[in-house]
Amino acid sequence: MPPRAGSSDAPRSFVEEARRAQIVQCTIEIIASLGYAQASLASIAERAGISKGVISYHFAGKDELIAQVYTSVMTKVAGKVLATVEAQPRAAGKLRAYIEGSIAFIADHGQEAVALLEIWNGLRTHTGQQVLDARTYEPGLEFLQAIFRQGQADGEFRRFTPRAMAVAVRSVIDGVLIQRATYGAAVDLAEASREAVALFEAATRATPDDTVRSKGPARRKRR
Amino acid sequence: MPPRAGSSDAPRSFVEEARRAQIVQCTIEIIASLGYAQASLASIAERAGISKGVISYHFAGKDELIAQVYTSVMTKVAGKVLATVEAQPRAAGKLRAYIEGSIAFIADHGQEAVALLEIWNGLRTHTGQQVLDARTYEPGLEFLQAIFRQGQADGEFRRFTPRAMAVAVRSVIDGVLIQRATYGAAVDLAEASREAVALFEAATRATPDDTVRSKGPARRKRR
Amino acid sequence: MPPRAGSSDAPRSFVEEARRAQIVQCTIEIIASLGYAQASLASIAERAGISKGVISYHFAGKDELIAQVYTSVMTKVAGKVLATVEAQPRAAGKLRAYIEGSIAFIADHGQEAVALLEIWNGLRTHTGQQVLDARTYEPGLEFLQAIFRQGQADGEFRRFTPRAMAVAVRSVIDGVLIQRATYGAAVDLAEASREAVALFEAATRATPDDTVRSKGPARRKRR
Amino acid sequence: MPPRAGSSDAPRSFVEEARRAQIVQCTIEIIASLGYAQASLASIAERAGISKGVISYHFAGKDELIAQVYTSVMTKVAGKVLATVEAQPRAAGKLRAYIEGSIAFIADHGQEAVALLEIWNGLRTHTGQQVLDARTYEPGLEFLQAIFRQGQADGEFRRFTPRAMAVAVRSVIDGVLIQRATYGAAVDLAEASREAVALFEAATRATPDDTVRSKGPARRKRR
DNA sequence: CATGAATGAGTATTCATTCAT
DNA sequence: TATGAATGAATACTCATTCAT
Repeated sequence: MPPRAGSSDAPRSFVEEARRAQIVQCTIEIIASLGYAQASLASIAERAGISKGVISYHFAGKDELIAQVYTSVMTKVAGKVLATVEAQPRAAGKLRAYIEGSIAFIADHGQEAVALLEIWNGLRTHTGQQVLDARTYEPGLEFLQAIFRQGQADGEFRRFTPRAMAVAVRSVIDGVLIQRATYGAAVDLAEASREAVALFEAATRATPDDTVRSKGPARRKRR
Repeated sequence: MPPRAGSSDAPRSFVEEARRAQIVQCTIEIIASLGYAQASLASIAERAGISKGVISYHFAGKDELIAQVYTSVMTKVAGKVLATVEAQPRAAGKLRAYIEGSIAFIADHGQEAVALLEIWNGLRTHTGQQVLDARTYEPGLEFLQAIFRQGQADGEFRRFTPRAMAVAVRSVIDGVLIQRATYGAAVDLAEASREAVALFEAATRATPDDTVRSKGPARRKRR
Repeated sequence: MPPRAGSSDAPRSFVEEARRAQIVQCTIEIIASLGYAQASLASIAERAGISKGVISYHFAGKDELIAQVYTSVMTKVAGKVLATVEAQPRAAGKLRAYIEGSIAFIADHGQEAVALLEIWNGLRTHTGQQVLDARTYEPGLEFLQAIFRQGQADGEFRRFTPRAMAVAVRSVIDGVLIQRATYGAAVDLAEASREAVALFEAATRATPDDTVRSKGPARRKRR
Repeated sequence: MPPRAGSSDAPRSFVEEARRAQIVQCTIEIIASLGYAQASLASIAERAGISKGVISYHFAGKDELIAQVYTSVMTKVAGKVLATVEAQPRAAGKLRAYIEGSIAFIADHGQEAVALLEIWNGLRTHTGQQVLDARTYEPGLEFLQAIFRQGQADGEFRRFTPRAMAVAVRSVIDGVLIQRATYGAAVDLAEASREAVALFEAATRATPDDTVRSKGPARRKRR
């Protein structure tokens, strides 16, 4: 009787897919405006103009709904960011594109971004969480680490631990998002983007020492 | 009769102070292990091996308890960090001391640090919160901004927006904390500390241009 | 989603209306038998054979439930009493109809009457009550005062303060109700009604002095 | 160990009696100002400047405390009223003295009077109440009934059911008290007293018929 | 597919009472 | 005697979930 108990093989009908999308969208709005803790199924249903039962009908439970929201937003942000990053040939360009793209996403899709952060914070220590847990963060970090390893191999970047820098980049972007969530439009995201880019360019740029070590003589660089 | 109805001037007895401290400690442990949302009075009482009523007896309500936890940890972290920061004469030294001190606190008092972060995240969207709200973050940021303004005035730091850099520093430290909370002892905090220090030294260090601009005739800009 | 969040315009379904009526009825019974203070949602739910949540589902809160009980009973008693009162052309007849009607209501709907009194008593000192407060008594008093003013203008009634007499009438009726609530069927309400009517007829009847003052010569009245 | 478990034979010491009196007085004040339902042991102890335990030490429980308050106030009111009533030789005078004395008590000892009313209302349907119940009202009614029987025997009063009239007198006095409790000093108690006296004089006064019936030939009844 | 209704475990808080000191 | 501390049951209310229609 429950139509979608997680792992069904039958494809979803068009209407069903539409309902799910609508519910996911309303969930994003509710989470962004009220916070994760206040996002009850009742408030989501009310905003969607449907009854609570509908949500239970289309999702196995609140956990699946939240996971779906998470996946949905992550897919969207990946679509926005990854392409422009990959378009850059060099690591420094990729890093810049990643930061600018991420903050642009915050600017253009504030609700989705805030919802993502709320979910991640709200679920981090949720005991016995199976659908979503802290490790969900990993793919994003791995993507950044790859950029850093490339840049270090190419001599563009100085010596640093790729993972530590990856964590730092993500943290700074999340910090910008928190500022935006807290203070709203008063936060100048264009400035935040420029500053973050400058910060990490300075932080990653190869020094003469790095150049020497990695390439050979290389005298008189940037004299 | 609840002994502390908000504004009493009578000093607390030794026993009462001990109970309060015990409850605060258990609250920290519960928040650190289960998360802010799951930290119910019932779970705290259970961990403390007391009845729920005891908490209500010693604290005016959950709000006061949480505020007490927050104040308690903040006082502790300030005691650890501020002194060493102020001992540094120059801005660069202060920044290094701030980062090292903060990560050292994470290493030495992981639970307290995680609890602090959880409270802050949990309260961010908690509507109608009076004891504690998002602006509580501000003093910490202001402290960092003062360091950056000093460093820029002295020509130690390059040109950047002090607030943006302050948010970045705090975010990176919080990021290290989240890594620690997620992966436990597997995270090498000593390395994280070194990397963060190096990151922000590189990110803030004055370039020749800055030096020129702030000190000398400023000929031949970025030739 | 609670179906009635205070101000909805949608009409209530038949089933919902029935449930609400059932809960209101059980609340009346509980209040009448145990008293206002003991009328907890738990006891009401138990008597109704439902879970506590059902009450919360159909009513915004205990306040709304109590207000509904109050309104419901007040409407009923007004329907029984007011029509017969208005049917009387003269003030003396109205007063008699009011007293007889009120005590007849006690006889026929003892539980409702007791519940009304309990609510009124229970709410009198209930601080910060918004849905219902002590002034709710006023309309009933005003209604009686109007009768007395009419009777005095027509010379049917002697000189007295209308408000004081109104308070007295209500008090005596409430006193009869309390006797009934305390001693049950042992109280002869028919006798109580006759006695109350006789009491207030004697207490309000115009004396020769009043007649003289209000009309002029008026000799030989009821000689 | 509990010093006064209701039925101890040892006399109370002076200090103990003083403590009890103090607690009783504070209870009266709290009940009068906050209402019976809000009169918790905590609030009473706070007002008395003692700890909750003291109350439990001196009284077997809250029930005994309330009963003590009741008895205490009843004794006081009886002392004020009964003497002046008994001083009157004729029934009409006694009735007048009773009403005037009772309302004077309300005027002079508003708190005690309100507390009495609150207790009586609050306890009326208190399940399994042993220390105090509705029958406590009886002695007061019996006292009034005796006056009415005397007055009827003497031909001062008309024919009516003594009990009904007794209930009416008590109800009207309680009504005045409720007005006072609700509207405070805005209620003119002197006027209320005059009106109540006039009301019951008119309501009880023997008519010619009564006189005839009880004394003379009784011709021409209500022609 | 959708709904309204119902459930039951969960939340913080209050309070009379007990008891060791 | 008196106190502060602790208890445990009770309070109203919330919410994810289930289910018959």
